Amino acid sequence: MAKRAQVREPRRPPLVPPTKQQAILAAAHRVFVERGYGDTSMDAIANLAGVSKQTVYSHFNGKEALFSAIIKERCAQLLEFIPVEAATAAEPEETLRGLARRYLSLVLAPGNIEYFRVVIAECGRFPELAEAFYRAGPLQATNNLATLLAGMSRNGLLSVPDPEASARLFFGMLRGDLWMRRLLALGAEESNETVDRLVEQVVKTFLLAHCPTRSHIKLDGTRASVD
Amino acid sequence: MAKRAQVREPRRPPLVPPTKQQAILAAAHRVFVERGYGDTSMDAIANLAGVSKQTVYSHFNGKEALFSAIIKERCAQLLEFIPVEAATAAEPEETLRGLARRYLSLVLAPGNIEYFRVVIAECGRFPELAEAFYRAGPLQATNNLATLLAGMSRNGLLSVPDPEASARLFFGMLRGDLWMRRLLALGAEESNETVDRLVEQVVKTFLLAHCPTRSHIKLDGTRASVD
DNA sequence: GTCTATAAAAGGATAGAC
DNA sequence: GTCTATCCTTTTATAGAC
Repeated sequence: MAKRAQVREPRRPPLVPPTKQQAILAAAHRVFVERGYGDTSMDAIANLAGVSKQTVYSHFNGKEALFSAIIKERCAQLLEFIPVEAATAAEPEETLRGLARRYLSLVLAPGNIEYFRVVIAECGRFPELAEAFYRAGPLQATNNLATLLAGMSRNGLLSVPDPEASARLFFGMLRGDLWMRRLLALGAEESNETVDRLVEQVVKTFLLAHCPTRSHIKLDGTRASVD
Repeated sequence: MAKRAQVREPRRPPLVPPTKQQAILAAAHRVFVERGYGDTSMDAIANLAGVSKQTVYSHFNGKEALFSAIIKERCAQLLEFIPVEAATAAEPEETLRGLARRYLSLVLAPGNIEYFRVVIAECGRFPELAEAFYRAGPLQATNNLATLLAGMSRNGLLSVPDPEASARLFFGMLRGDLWMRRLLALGAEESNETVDRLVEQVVKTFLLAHCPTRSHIKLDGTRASVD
């Protein structure tokens, strides 16, 4: 552990001395995601940050620059939190289940839902932010899973002719109706049990479609009958 | 048919005489979905509609009422256009393929993507509109497919223990990554071929998971190994 | 850097004539 | 119902003192 105070602490500032800049960024993040870009005023940000409006302008060039800053900040966070599964050679079922759970808890987290909402809402005004977000979040997750699936396919654990397409299918199934409902702010009251059932259904469906013992059924897009 | 003019038509106004009210609604729809609620001004709507601002206020109580009107209007349209498949007893594969194609063309249509975006953006300010949209669109589609699947399950064509869950899974797979990219306004340049491949992959995956000859594999959420 | 005060513009809503 | 002109609030952004 870190060493304790030697005699006695004279008087400490808050644990993480929040600079004005940090306070502004935090306040901006909250107001932007809660009320949207159009309805957020620089006054509201300054008030919540506990600084004057001019201080906000001395740190950021304007409303657009501030918005851009908070979006890119969260993009960097996403890059760290995207689930990366060790390319384990162990049982695919358990690996996918774990990955599914962590992915769902990530994309359904209220903070990330709000964040997604505002990026969608402003993708017309800030197309480069929408692209940055997609790369840092969904694309990153898809690529990670595709790599994992390709490894499993080489090991003969699964049959995955197109890892990226299969990865997109996996995450698409997981988000599904639940994610859309959250985007619309409709009933976040789903029980953990509901989420668990979804995970099981998705994992089972995915494994059935990529089971190596039934690899004679091609899922590469060409038409083929089921038996 | 309606009876024709008896002698000759004297002089007709445009085929559908656009009333001021219709012009306002059309203009409001366009501006709201293009620029979002917060950045839409009543001036912009009045100008695009070719009327004065006061005329707008004489037809609608204010900005919120106008927004509410155009959202509900589109909800009513959705209710008519949601694909309803005749509860055919024919081959499930072809039925699902057709349904998938029409569902995708509906949810990926640029007008509907814009519409979805603005409903998501304003779900905090207009929660009742988000709910109305969900009922008229996604929920309606899910219920229709669930009914269809339940019928197929009764006929022994498929094994669908939980029709609603399976319907949500089907549409979730279809939307997937493609729909998210469209919501973010990223590259609507996917070829028809890409969409067709997705449809095939989804239909095949869905059928594999609900194949009656493998109904011993339960997909109701309880854990079960694959073979 | 930080604050108070203010400029300059835009937007929602209304008044009153026709 | 429709228009022109106007009110009043909010908002972005800046000036100038400390």
